[in-house]
Amino acid sequence: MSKNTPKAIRGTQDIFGADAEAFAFVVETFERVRKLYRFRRVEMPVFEKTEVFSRAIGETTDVVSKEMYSFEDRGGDSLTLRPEFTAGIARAYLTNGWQQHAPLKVGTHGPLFRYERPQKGRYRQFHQIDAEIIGAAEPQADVELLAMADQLLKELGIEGVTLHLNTLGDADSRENWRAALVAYFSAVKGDLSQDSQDRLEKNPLRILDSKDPRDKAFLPDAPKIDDFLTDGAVSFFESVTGGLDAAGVKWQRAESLVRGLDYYRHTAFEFIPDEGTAAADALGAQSTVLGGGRYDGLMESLGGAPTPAVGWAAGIERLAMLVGKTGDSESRLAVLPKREELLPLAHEVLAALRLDGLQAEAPFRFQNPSKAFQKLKKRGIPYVLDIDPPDFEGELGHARLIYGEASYEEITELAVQIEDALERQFTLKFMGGKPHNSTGWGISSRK
RNA sequence: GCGAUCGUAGCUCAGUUGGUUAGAGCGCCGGUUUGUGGUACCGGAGGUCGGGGGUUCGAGACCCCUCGAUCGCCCCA
Repeated sequence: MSKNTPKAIRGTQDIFGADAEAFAFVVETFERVRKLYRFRRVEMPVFEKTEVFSRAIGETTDVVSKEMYSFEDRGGDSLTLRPEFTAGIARAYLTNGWQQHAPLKVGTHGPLFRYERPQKGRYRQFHQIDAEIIGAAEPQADVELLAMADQLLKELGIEGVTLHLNTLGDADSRENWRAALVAYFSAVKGDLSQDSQDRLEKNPLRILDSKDPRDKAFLPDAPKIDDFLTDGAVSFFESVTGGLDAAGVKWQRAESLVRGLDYYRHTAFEFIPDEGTAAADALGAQSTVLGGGRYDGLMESLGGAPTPAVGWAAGIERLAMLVGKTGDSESRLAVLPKREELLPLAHEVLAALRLDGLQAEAPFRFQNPSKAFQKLKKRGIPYVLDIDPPDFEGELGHARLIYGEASYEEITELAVQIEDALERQFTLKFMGGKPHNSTGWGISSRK
């Protein structure tokens, strides 16, 4: 690489080959499941006014205070590359009058940007799939959203990942619990880790899932959310868990699971790989693969009417790491000219095959047939249609199907398809007999 | 933002205690061989050692700075 070639920006990825296939597989599967659950597709801007995020997510959160890509545009407005989907969707809901569609179920996917230290499963430009239900206060909405997430993971073939579920209660429950946690941890502040002493100010709930042994000692006796839930919050959570059981979605209670962003209420959840599994290994420290919850308080922070909503987002890269090798996609069939002068005919044949819906490819220039063939085999392309010189005067050429270990049925089916395709463009000779007996065709003239 | 490890051809790596024109395998290109053929052989292109500075008669190898990667912390998807 030349010294003056610009390098990629830190934390960005150029996804190619098998990784790109896995990425596409995640997106395609999400699109399919999304339609199954009748979530409507939305496309959102990649940047918004900075206040959309600072007001919705919370000024004190790490995301807003130190991870946003914010800049001033030429008009002097402060804009920010979206660090998440929900705030932008909430803004769109309010500015476009989408209230008329409530309850509105939407899904989208695309890039997000966060200025963080890159790590396994963590990038500065990363990609998420996202699903939201806006304008539904019913616990059944939470259930449907989670059932969708659960089905998505199953259809992706991801195993060893469990739904960790918690409730943060309604605004009152959450506030009282938070106050109790602050009081509890303040009493032992000096014995906490430095991180947790900071969290005491900014985000006391987060102390609950600290990994520091100094903090862990105090966790078992910390105030539990269950003791602060109002009757309404309790029955809401019971409806959610009951609905999940009825829907066959496996879950486990995670009392210390909280969300980092301020706008969450009631249901909070994460799908996390079980310890010791291949999935946990693949993800390293970035273990949450899909997370979300109910954010009834968000619309008000953007100046809208109180609007209940639930949603989740999942990291496409993280999911892609779990779906295993999907393999790079290769052609099944290649057309190979045996001599340089047959290259044009090979491309005519190729065009005929494609017009008939067959996936195929041919080299752009002539190459030693033996080496060209080797290359195709190495790439795992199973079928080659050789274009040979004509057997008789006046013919254009001769096409022969070369195959490896394929089954009789497979060869026959492909041979018939090729024959059909060629017959539309060319007059063929030696067509008699069954395909498996005569996998070659004399190409006598164009039609 | 903090810590640890690492950075040599397209890829995976080797380069003795610093010493002549920086190596291998794979890949790539050309040729021969073979001619339902992933074979074998011959030849070739391609690195100045992430970048900058320093120590030295002399540095890919030592020191400093910087950029990047990886893995943790933090945060989160």
